[in-house]
Amino acid sequence: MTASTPKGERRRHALIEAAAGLLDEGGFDAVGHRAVAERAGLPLAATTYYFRSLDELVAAAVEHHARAELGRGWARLAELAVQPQDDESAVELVLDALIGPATAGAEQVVLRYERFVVAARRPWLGPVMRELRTELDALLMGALSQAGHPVEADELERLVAVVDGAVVNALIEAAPDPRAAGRRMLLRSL
Amino acid sequence: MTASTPKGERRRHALIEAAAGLLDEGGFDAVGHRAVAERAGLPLAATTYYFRSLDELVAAAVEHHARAELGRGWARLAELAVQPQDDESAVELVLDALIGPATAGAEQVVLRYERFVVAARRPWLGPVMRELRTELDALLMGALSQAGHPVEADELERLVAVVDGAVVNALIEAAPDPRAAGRRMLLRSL
DNA sequence: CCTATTCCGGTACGAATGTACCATAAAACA
DNA sequence: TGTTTTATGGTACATTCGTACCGGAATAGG
Repeated sequence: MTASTPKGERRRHALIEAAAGLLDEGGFDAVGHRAVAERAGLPLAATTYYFRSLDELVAAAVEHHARAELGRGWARLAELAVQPQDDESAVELVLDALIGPATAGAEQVVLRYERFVVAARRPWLGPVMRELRTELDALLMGALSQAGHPVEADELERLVAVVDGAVVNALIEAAPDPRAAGRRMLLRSL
Repeated sequence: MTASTPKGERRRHALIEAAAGLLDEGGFDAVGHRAVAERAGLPLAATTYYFRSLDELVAAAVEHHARAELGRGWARLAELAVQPQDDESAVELVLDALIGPATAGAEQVVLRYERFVVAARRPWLGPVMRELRTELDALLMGALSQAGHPVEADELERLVAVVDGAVVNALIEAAPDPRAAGRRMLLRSL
């Protein structure tokens, strides 16, 4: 199950990365034993050797995927050390953190909300999801502070809700532009 | 494909109702040919006879399920002809319309958001989803008017976003109470 | 009443899935 | 070096799935 040797740990990690990639590109349904193994360049049996079940692999992939995105969020924040202190910039930073940068694919936006839905039905994803939300909140507070618009926890919760609601509702548009929807609603709520 | 005889129409409708029930109880993944047929008390082949594909059946089920819920919403509104004119009542009416009455199961709440996610990946669900949203908006405006708190379209959009965001974020709680989350955020935003 | 079209339903096929098995290879330890 | 875990990977199994097939029943049109 959990690898002990360095090589084993490398293989295990390769599987998680492959699964995270599939998750990012095709959602939860795209993560299967065979697809993960092929993407990682490993035999099928490796997936069952390092993970008790597919659920365990998926959980690891969710965590890895989210943490990687969090890392990129902090990195972007560090790059923009000198940040314009207006609301428009704050809005963009919040959108970047919540649904990814404007350059990211549409799948990533969908995935954020698929995670909530899936976690609601598979309780064992709850702990990792709550932990990730805590870290995301920290990133958001950092971003807002850096843009000269610091907020309390309550206010942050409200802003997150506004963006998530606007974005999720925008997903069914004929020509979806969830980022624009989130931006518009956020600017109205600041 | 589409039934012509009265009996055929009845069977076709039975399939849609069965599919809608499965959708309500287990989400999109629960809707399969065999499950629908068994629930409707019809042979497996009936599902492929009346529907070109499973996607077509699912789309019909989504529409039926949502319209039934809309109907119940209007009915509840009609029953409460004399409605207390305070904000608390308005909030409860909005919650009833958006995520179903307090007595409804948790699955129905999850389903509302799963529909957005699924529609984002399956474009042919877009038209019906947008149509249903228009009707839901009408119900919401009616409810708010009846509670003595009429709103413009823009304001309604904001309120819907606030509730949806709060609810979807509440889905990952250890002891989820999405209705309470929506209520709290909505009261703060009125 | 006869024929032609529609309806019906049991069955089967091919693909994909998660997971178990097991013989071999490598490595850890004695 | 010998032995005992651990790692590896090819293969197979049991299910489940969407959908196609096709003989027979029902019904409609003449």
